Amino acid sequence: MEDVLRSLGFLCLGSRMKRIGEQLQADTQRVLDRLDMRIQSSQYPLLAALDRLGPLPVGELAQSLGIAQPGVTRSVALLAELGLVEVNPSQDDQRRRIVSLSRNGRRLVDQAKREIWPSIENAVADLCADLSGPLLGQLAAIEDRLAATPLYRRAENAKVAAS
Amino acid sequence: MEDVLRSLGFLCLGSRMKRIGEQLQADTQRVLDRLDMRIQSSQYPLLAALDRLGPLPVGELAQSLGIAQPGVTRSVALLAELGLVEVNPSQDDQRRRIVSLSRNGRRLVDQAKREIWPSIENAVADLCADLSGPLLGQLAAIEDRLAATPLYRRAENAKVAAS
DNA sequence: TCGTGTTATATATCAAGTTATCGATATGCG
DNA sequence: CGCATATCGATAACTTGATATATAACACGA
Repeated sequence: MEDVLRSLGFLCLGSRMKRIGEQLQADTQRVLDRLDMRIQSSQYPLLAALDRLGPLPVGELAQSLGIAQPGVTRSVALLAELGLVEVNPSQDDQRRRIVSLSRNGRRLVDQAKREIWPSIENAVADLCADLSGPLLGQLAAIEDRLAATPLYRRAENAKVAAS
Repeated sequence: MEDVLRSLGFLCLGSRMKRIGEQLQADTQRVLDRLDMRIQSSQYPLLAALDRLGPLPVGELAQSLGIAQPGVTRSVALLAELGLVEVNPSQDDQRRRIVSLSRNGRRLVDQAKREIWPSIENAVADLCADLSGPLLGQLAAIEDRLAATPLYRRAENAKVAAS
């Protein structure tokens, strides 16, 4: 069965990148499921942003993640519900709400940085190893490699190799 | 403001590709809006699949587009509502529902192939021109180029250049 | 100081993907 | 033939992005 998106090349590059991104996120989710936290892979960038940049108001968080503000508002509400972030009004501007990692959030991020993120990074780096040349060719190679060996298996191998 | 997804590199490649794909789709939408059809850019791959492969049952359509079957069911319902596709039960298997371009759908696809798709393809090709080297670098270049000159402007230029 | 305009966030709604599940039709074996 | 199983597509519920708009707080000029 012909892969139409692939055949159409540049014309549907947006749909194609979205499709690859979704698959990567889904595969990553399977690796992250080893942590007992019931948290979606898409929430980790927000936690990582707070880890890297420290407490931030909602708007700047959105900007640093490259997504629209309502998405951040919703994610923050979810993570606050789970007790992973805290939200405090800014002292000098009552409109701003400063988001920061809670004690549990800090613990989760530290654990992830130690135990999980390196495997994921290695797995994705392995997936993209030795890629070169035109973009469309690299994307096709990624799709083919993912189909041959899913990401979570690459993560396992990386773990074994590291141990 | 630091772009966290970019800083995280391979770790958040999925989120990042999804983000780029969404931006490309949104930009493409602006080009497509010149056609009077009120149809989202994400519907065009389905129409293009029917154009390339001819009438197909729902399941094979999903497979050729690389998305899950319920997504196709919904898109087909939408496009049928708009009168762009027709759905007929298969004669030899009552479970299969064969999707095909309607007269209007055929006309829209022909028009798009003539008037719009070439500009989009050129614009995206222009966006990705001369890219080489590692994937992450190419993605960063795409993001930078998109920020500098949005896709719809590249499509205009391509049109002018072609005329 | 009061009103006007701006900014920060929240809320509502939409889009398009996902998984899980159900009902209906085929298929195939005893 | 009849029943168990498999397959196809529809539906429901959820996720995560978007845009548009409402609300609340700030800032500034008359």
